[in-house]
Amino acid sequence: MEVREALDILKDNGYKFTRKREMFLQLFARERRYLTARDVLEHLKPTFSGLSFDTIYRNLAVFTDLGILEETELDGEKRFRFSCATSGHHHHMICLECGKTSAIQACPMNEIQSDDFFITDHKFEIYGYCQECH
Amino acid sequence: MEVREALDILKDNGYKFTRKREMFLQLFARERRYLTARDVLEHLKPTFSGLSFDTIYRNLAVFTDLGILEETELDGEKRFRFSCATSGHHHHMICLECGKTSAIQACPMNEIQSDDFFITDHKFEIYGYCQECH
DNA sequence: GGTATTATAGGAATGATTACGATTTACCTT
DNA sequence: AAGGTAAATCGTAATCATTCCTATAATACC
Repeated sequence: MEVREALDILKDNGYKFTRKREMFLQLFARERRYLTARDVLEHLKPTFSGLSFDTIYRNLAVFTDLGILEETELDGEKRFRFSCATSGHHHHMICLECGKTSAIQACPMNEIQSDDFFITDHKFEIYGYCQECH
Repeated sequence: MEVREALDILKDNGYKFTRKREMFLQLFARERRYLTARDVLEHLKPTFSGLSFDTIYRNLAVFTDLGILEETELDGEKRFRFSCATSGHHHHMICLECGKTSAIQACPMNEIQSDDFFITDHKFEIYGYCQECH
């Protein structure tokens, strides 16, 4: 995912262009790792002094709905990252220190079948520390 | 895991026996599914009118530390269930309606290897609805 | 440029969880 | 069985992430 592409998706879906949204996307494009709402606030506070959580959460939700961001929940906090170039279904190895990820193509669901459960979703994540944080 | 066994573990680790702890364990033994702290409160409120969240969370943490309960986090809430008879490493299919589970023996980590991440943990869960809730 | 609609700020409300001081209880010793 | 000590509990306040609300501001379309 690129900033330009994300902005086009926003426009195509009738959302307005704002400098905040552009900066949000540039932040995610630059960082390419999982960030919390607080991370976003702290990165953008210098630029937008009055930035509110409402704005951050609302935009994170919009971006996630549009497939621009991927979301996960870890340690009681939602975390977001720019959708991987790796299009298609995949999973992540996640650094617990910095949020950096490594994509995993293999999906364990390929070998799963169930008679007694109607399956709607699944989660497979590997946690640890990346080379820099280890 | 059985209530008797759990109480022995408590005793062996120097924790005191209380009727609340016994009732907590009986509740989990009876339900055999994932419960939230609120679920526990509501189930035990009739018996212990003044039961506080502090007591619930503290005991859930103790039980989890001792391996009596298994813990997961779903939808922004911690959930706990009696440790499966299925001893050894396993994963779960979880009913999003009632918390009932079905154990999965296969672990996707068997086929994973990583050079650039120091792996400490992983999570694999399948979500859906059980026969009764579907 | 004018107008309708969406976005945002700021702060209040919510929901889960944790922290804390005071009181009660379990368990060990005698 | 009584007493002392440490742990457990209650009741409530604090915390943290997230959502909700209302007035104001900015964007996009005509």
